Amino acid sequence: MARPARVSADRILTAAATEFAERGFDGARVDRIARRARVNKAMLYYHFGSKERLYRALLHGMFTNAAERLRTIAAEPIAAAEKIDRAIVGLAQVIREHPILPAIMMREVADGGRHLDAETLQALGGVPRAFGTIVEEGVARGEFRPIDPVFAYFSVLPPLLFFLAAAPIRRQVADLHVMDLKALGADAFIRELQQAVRRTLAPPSSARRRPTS
Amino acid sequence: MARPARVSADRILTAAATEFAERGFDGARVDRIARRARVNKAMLYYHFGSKERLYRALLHGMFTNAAERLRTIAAEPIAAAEKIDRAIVGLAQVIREHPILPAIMMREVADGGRHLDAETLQALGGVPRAFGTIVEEGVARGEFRPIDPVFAYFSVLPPLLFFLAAAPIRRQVADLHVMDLKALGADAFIRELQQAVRRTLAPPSSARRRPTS
DNA sequence: GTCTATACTTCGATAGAC
DNA sequence: GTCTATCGAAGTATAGAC
Repeated sequence: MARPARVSADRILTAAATEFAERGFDGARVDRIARRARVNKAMLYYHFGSKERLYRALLHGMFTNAAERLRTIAAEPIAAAEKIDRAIVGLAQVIREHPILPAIMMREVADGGRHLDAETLQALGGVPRAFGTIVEEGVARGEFRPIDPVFAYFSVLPPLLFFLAAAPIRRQVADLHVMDLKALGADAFIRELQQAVRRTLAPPSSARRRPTS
Repeated sequence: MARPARVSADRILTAAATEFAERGFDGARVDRIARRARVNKAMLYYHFGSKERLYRALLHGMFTNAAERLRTIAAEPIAAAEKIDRAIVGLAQVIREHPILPAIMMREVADGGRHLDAETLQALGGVPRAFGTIVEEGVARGEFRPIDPVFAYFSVLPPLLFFLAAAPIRRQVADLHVMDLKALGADAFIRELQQAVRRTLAPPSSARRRPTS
C-alpha cells in the first residue's frame, strides 16, 4: 500500500521551490524541475496540470506556513515586544526551512502578483495581517508608541528577506573589493534587527508598563 | 546635423526600463521593448547587440545615478543624522525618477546578479559603499551608536524598495479585504522611515552633540 | 540608420503506449 | 502512474535590401 504518488508530488514541489527561487517564474524551466525531482516531465503535468498551478501550490503552502507561525506567536500570553522578537525569529525559521522563500517573495512582489490567484493572495495577506495584530495589540496596551502596523511590517520583513536573499549578490560584490560585506552573519543580523525594531516601537517615555491583567 | 540615433537609443532604454521592471529579465520580451519604443526590433540589436547588454546598460546607469547622489550627500557639511535623512529622501527621489528601479533591484538580488558583469556589479556596490560612509562617519563622531554599516544599509534600503515596489500587490491583497493596506502613502512612509532610522542610530545617551567644528 | 522576412532555438504541453 | 516522442507556439537574433 505504498503511495509513490505523494512522494513524487513532494519531490516535485521541493525541486520547484529551488528552481523558481533561483530563476523566477519565467526563468524556471519545467524540464529542469522534472530532472531535479528525478521525475518524468509528464508526471509533473499529471500531478499539477501546468507550470503556473505548480507555482501557486508551492507559494500557497509557504505563505500559509509563515502566517500560521505568526498567528501562533500572536496568541501567546507574553508582552508584545517579546512577540515581535519571536516573530522575527519565527520568520527567520520559516526562511531556514524554505531557504527559497525570500527570493520567491521578492520576485512575486516585483511581479505585482501576476502569477497568483485570489486564494494564494489571501494566504499571502495573512502574513502582514498576523504581524499587524501584534503591533496593534502593543499599541493598545501602551507597550508601543502609536505606529502604523503596515509601516512596522515593512520595516521588519523586507530587511530580513533582502539580507537573506542577497547573500549571493553580496558575495559577488564583495569579491570585487568594493566593500567589506562579509563580516555580518545571519544570526548577528537578526539580533541587530530585533534591537532596532524594539527602538522603533518603544513608547516615548521609557516607562514600560507591565501587561499584567 | 540631427542625431536620431541617440534619440532611438534613449527611447529604447526608457522602454526597456519599464519592460524589465514589470517582467524581469526572462519575462521581458524584446519585441515588446521595441514596440514600446516605437522602434524596429532590428534597431534595438543594432544599438545594443543583445537583450543582455541592453539590460546591463540600463542597470549600470541607474546604479551609478543612485550612488552618485549618495556620495554628494555624504560630502555635504552637515550632521550625519541629517545626511541619513537626506539619503533616504535622495533614494526615494532616484526611485521617483526611475520608478522601475525597486522591482529591478529586487529581481537582481533574487537572481544573485546572474545577468550582471563586473562593471555593473561595481556600480551597484557604490550604493551601500556611499551609505556606509555616512554611517561610519556618524559613528566616529559619536553621533550614532556603534552599528554595523551593512546592517544600517539593510535596514533602510529594503523597506524603501519593498514598500514602493509592493504597491501593485498590496492593492491586490487589499482588494480581497484581508487587511487595510491602503492608508499608508509613500510620503508618510518615508517620514516614518526617517524617524525609525534616527531611533535605530541614536547613541545610548540622548545627549546629542552638535557637530560644530 | 531603418525595415522585412526569416532562420534557429527553446520551451510548455500533450498524445498515446505500457 | 510512468515513459517516449513530438507538436506547436513563442522568442532571440540575423540576413540582406534600402
